[in-house]
Amino acid sequence: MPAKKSHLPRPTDAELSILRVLWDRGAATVREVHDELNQHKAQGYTTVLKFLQIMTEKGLVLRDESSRSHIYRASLPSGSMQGSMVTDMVQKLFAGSTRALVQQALGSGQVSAEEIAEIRRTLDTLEEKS
Amino acid sequence: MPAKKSHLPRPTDAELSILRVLWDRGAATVREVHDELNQHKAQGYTTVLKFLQIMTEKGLVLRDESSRSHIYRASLPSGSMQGSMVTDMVQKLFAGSTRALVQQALGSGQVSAEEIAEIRRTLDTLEEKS
DNA sequence: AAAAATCTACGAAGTATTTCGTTGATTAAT
DNA sequence: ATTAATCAACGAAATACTTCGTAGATTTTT
Repeated sequence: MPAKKSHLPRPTDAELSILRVLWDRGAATVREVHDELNQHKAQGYTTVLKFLQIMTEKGLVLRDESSRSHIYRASLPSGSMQGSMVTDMVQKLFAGSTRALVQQALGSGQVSAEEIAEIRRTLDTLEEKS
Repeated sequence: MPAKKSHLPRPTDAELSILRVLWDRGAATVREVHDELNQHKAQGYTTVLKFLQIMTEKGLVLRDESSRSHIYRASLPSGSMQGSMVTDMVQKLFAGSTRALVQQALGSGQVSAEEIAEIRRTLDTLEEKS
């Protein structure tokens, strides 16, 4: 059955670790994803395969079956997924306030002086747009 | 058995909706949480009760059993939970870059001119600290 | 050509999540 | 003093998540 495209579910942590590999490489076989993940955490080959099959059903990844080793890629670019997950967190944890999330992030993470400057430039651009 | 305090699990979405009520009110009975949640979404009384019991076991909430209607409150203030969940997302979705999350949030959410000014002041403070 | 390796599909097990009904006890209303 | 309402505890069902083993087909190596 074809995957539903209307509304992608939020990926679980395990699914996210697979998506990270796909975003990194653009596309990959089960073997490649498995090898990459196993550099950090032991995980069976068929476990990764099963995840990719489920993620295909959910619409989180797309599968090219033209060769024997199927080739997978993320159905959304990383930026889109980041956007929807950040928006989700803003709604559920920050009562809809993007500002509250931003300030929480700035207060609890490491941000270099250089990065602060970058953020300022982003704010400049944002203000010009209004 | 007493709740383990060492490492709180990340709350699920359903648990988060209950925590929001507790953070809002400071403390509440099952009845109060239930009534509040049902303004937006139908949910049985015992469903909420069960969640609160599970959340007590997980250490996400604390229970005062001194009166017949037990009184619950969040074990962490909202800011602490926001901090740990934001940090978690930064690690899992932004490769550890707080800056990347902040810029993604600024780009995909609504931020008023007034809020932009507030964020700038936060950046000022952050710079002074180094 | 036989053996070994690789691959997908399938099933299943164990755990976690979400939901609610029933039970038995306590308190409030009639 | 019955009856009704309220409460916590328990159990259970339905779904989702995570993991991996086995089977059968195909490809590669010997």
